[in-house]
Amino acid sequence: MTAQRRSGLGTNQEAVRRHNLGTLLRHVHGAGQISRAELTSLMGLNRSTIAGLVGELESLGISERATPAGGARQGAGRPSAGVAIAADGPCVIAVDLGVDRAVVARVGLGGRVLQRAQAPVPVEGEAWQVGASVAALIREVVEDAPAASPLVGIGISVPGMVRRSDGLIRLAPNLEWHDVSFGGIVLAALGLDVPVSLANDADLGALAEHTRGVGVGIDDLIYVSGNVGVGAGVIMGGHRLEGAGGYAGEVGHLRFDPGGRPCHCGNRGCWETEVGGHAIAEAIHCPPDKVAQLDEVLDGFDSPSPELRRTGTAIGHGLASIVNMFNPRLVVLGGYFRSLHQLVGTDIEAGLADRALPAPLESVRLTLPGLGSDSALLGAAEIALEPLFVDPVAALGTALVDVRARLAG
Amino acid sequence: MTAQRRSGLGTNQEAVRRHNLGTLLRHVHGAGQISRAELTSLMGLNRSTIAGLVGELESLGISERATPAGGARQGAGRPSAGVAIAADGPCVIAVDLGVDRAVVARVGLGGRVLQRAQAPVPVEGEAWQVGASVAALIREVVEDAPAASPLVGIGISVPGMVRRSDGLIRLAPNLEWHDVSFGGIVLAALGLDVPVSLANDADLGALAEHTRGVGVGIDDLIYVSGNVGVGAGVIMGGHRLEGAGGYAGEVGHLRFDPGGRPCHCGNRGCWETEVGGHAIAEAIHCPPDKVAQLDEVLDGFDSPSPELRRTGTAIGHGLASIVNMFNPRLVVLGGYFRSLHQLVGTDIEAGLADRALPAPLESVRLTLPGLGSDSALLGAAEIALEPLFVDPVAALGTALVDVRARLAG
DNA sequence: AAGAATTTGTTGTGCGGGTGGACAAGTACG
DNA sequence: CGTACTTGTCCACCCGCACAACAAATTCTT
Repeated sequence: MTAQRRSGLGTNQEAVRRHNLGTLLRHVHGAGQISRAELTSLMGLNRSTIAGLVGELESLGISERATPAGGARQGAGRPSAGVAIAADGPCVIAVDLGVDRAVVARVGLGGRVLQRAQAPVPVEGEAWQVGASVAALIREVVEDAPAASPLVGIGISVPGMVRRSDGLIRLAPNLEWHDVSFGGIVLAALGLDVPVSLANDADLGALAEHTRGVGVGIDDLIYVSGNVGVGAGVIMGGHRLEGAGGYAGEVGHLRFDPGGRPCHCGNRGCWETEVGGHAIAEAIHCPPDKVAQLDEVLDGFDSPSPELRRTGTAIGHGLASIVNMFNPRLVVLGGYFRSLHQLVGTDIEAGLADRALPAPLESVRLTLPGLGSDSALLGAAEIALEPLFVDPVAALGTALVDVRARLAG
Repeated sequence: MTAQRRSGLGTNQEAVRRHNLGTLLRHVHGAGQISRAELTSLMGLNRSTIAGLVGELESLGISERATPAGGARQGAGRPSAGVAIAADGPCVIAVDLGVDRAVVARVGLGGRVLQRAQAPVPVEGEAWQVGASVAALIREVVEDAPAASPLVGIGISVPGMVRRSDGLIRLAPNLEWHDVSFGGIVLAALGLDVPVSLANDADLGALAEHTRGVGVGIDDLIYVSGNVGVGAGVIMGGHRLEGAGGYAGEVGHLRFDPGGRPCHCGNRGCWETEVGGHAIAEAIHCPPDKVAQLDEVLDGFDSPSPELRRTGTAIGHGLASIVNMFNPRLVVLGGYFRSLHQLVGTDIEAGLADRALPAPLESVRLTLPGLGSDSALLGAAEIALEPLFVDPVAALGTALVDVRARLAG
């Protein structure tokens, strides 16, 4: 489902062209708009080569020539023509499946959200019910799409463990799903056949923050998502850390206190039992049925209770283990941790500083997501767009044209 | 010091040649000897291209033509000429710096140990003293090297945290070193100037086991090194996990029991306090001054005590956190854990199975190192050889010829 | 305000490197 | 001993990037 890193293969000239075209598109995607001159220096290729690549991208209908950015011009010389994303260029569908609601968006290159819709998801809903309501949202979002704009794929963010080989949802504890092939369900409900990619929400949060959030240019970062469950997405050396099956980053079940409370995983004292949604709800005396809207409740607070401060310290202590293990440059606090950071940020920082080793500690920084609560959604768009950067021509070949008409039938 | 992964750069044809030549050499290195036909199918390039690359490698003096492997021949057809490593081809110096002894070897491509020497290291020795004795071992090991064989570099395995940007030893607790530039010390003692790479011993263990040990072909593995301190080397997606500063994998200071014993890092109940060398020594009533030779003591046991079995369980419990975090396909037990696995392997496995999540657990396997106690040494050779696989021509350009004569002066 | 300086787009040519076909070489099988 | 099969070698070829020269567009200078 995701792009494989090549191993041991040789490079022929066809692969060179593919790689250069994809890399150029990745730069356009990352910057939104970029000049040919910048591309030349970024990619280390000749002006004429860039011109050729840009021309091919235009003839594919992906980009279009833009007037030079009139803004900050520096120095003399002919202004460089910009490469902009075509208005009816390729797009993807991004789905952020939450415990209580689903958000669906049509997203173009550059991470632009073109349309957006959301709906509550039935609590304890069967997978096919959720699939149907997601499909309805997708139809809604595709409504106004230009016919020329090809749909490259669908990306889905899942609050659970996703097998990377085939995108099967192995376990989504808070949806109570086991071994659900949600990609297939959605495709069946749509009556379409396009590439579908699924991944864990924290993994996608990390990816999005790395591509266009606070983590741009930072190659070693961790996105910690504090929701009903606690998970992490890890980017190391600029690449997603997936693990053998795709389950890497399950930090919620780090051993935290062997004498602690029982965890739904069967052990005692997992980190999640101390800092997960239910623990936080308890700390602020919030009724258990409102755990899914915990962030709203938390945002209503203006000063933290001692219990909440203890939770903050526990978050910091857990982060210390994570920082020691991964040595990231950046830790992004997503989910409820976003609200908690406003309240007990100093306790989190103190807990981390107290327990992390000096060397990894000195280079790490804690921040809030740059994309707010859209991290996972935009990450879903990223994995769906990924084939375009690996091989633009091939990805457009498998893309679907005139999706709206196809979905109407 | 290590090869950077390229990011966002374009590929020109010069880079293609570099990459293909390096990749071909990597295959030769991995297999020791390999036929041109195998290279053709492995690299997906044309016969003629492979022939050209092999020819270049031969003219560089790296490889030489070998008669077809007379062994298992299958099917008809002309036997494919082999590509073998040249007798006086490039080599590196590998250094495995331990707490109580240093092992030095001259290693050629294919991981062949050509010469080898070792000596005890003074306890609480100053860095310059250790550097001098390592330099003496290097001179010894280079003694019989053929004059034509160029020295590509020196790789050093360090029992501590090494900053990846410059190879500075930030902290080697059991050598009591802080911020030691050991690479510079050794070079100064030798009076040479060659590329030196340093890395953590567990990281190098992982690398070596991945390249030529039990982890060949397994792209997600962890080498856990139980020595006086406990550390891990992580390979994910076929690449070393380094982290921002190079300190990734410090699993010894995972929070294990908040009510546990104080750790030298300043916290309580780190995993290392339960399963580190000192804890094991205590469990088997071994005098503290023999901790460095703990493996010999352990190998003398034939049945485990209840204390030791509890240690085994604690190892398993800690591994569970690691498995949950990284989702490796393989966990290699190095250092004292190697001996312990013989004694309390079932307890380790049980502890792991008890605490790990089902999904990551089902695909993971525990094993002993395939390279015995040479993992770190061969890993040191690997990082020193690495430049050859990135750009053989450039690496040979900076290599040192006739080292023996230069060291004699 | 006009020319110089600077940077970029465009075009044509050249070169490096992988491809593919033809043929020779070497082995297994009948 | 001849056939089938695979591989090595040589050749012409194609593709893609680099380079140089020129035109275009803007800023800086006088």
